[in-house]
Amino acid sequence: MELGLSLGDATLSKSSDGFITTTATATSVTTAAASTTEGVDKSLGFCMALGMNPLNGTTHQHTEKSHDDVLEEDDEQILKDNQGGMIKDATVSSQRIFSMNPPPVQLDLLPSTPVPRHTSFPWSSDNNGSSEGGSSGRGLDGRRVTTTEEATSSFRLEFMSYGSERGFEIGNDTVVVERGSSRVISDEDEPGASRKKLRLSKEQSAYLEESFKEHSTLNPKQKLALAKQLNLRPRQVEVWFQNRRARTKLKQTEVDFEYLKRCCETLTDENKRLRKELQELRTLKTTSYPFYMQLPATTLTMCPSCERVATTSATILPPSSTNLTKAVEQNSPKPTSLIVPLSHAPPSTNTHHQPAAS
DNA sequence: GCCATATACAAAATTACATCA
DNA sequence: GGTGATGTAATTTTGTATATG
Repeated sequence: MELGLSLGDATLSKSSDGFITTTATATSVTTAAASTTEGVDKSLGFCMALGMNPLNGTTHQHTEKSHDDVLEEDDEQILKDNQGGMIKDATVSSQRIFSMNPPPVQLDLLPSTPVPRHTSFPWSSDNNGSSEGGSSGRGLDGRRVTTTEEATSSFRLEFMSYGSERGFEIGNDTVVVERGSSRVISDEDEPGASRKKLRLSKEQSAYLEESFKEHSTLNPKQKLALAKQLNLRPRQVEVWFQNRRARTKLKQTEVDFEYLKRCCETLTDENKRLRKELQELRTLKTTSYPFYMQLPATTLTMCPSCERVATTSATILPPSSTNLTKAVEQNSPKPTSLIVPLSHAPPSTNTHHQPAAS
């Protein structure tokens, strides 16, 4: 059985039994019970769409490109801003009121622990100029969630600690902020450490998650804004989004695999059932009408003009190669034609009857 | 218009580190 | 405290699209 699988953008919803069904634009996946057999009614196969969550936008949203030099300048500017103005930014952003859009997501890949929901991002409603994917009008929709004082405090504390330290790469001096603390490690402190790994704080991760729900990809402006907002380097934001997309795809692949597995199991069961049914029919035929097996099979046809039944004899095929058998063997639930052995059928090839003279 | 080159970006694969049981 | 499994930040490789000369 061949399976064509396409993981394109799709607007998906879950059916009641948990299967993913397509509702719109997905590049459909045709499995192919239907396509393996010529002449088999294709409507009897099944189609499904296995789509990546579009996440409210297109996969490629790069509306602008910026040169490396520009990025470098922006990075430096962000570093300056981070060092100086992050406390204010963080405080303000954490106190924003965010709204939630119902995400068209078939997979909830968000952390299981509740996090403050933010949907107002630097590129979002408050500065809509670069907003993409229809984020306008998202500000107040009645489902807004006010961040808790605890979250606000934690957020502010996090940024205060970040902001009070120079926790970023400046020239060759790379400094790393450890998770949940304001401790700073620099390359000069540990010359042997080529790659220290930063663990993002919960707040940072939550914010990135929310922004990912807005845009699964970032244009340079959004990246810079997010980096500034979270006191991260733009490169870190970029990497996070890359990894996040990879995780989403991996999870989706797992879901797709399970779905296809179930489909395969269903088809296998159906195949078994049909084979058994065929065997029973053969047995019945052999025991009841053994004589028929000696005669050529005949196809019944109805003459449209005279409405008389005509017969077309055919060489009887071995059981394993009859159309019915073929259909069953190829998982087709419907044979293309049925050859019926008729004992009384004359060996005629006449398919049309002249009207009786009288 | 066609071609070569440079640039930017994303996906995929991989590495390496941090955390946890 | 040592260890393997796991999650994930970061890096490398590769392919594609676009701009430019």
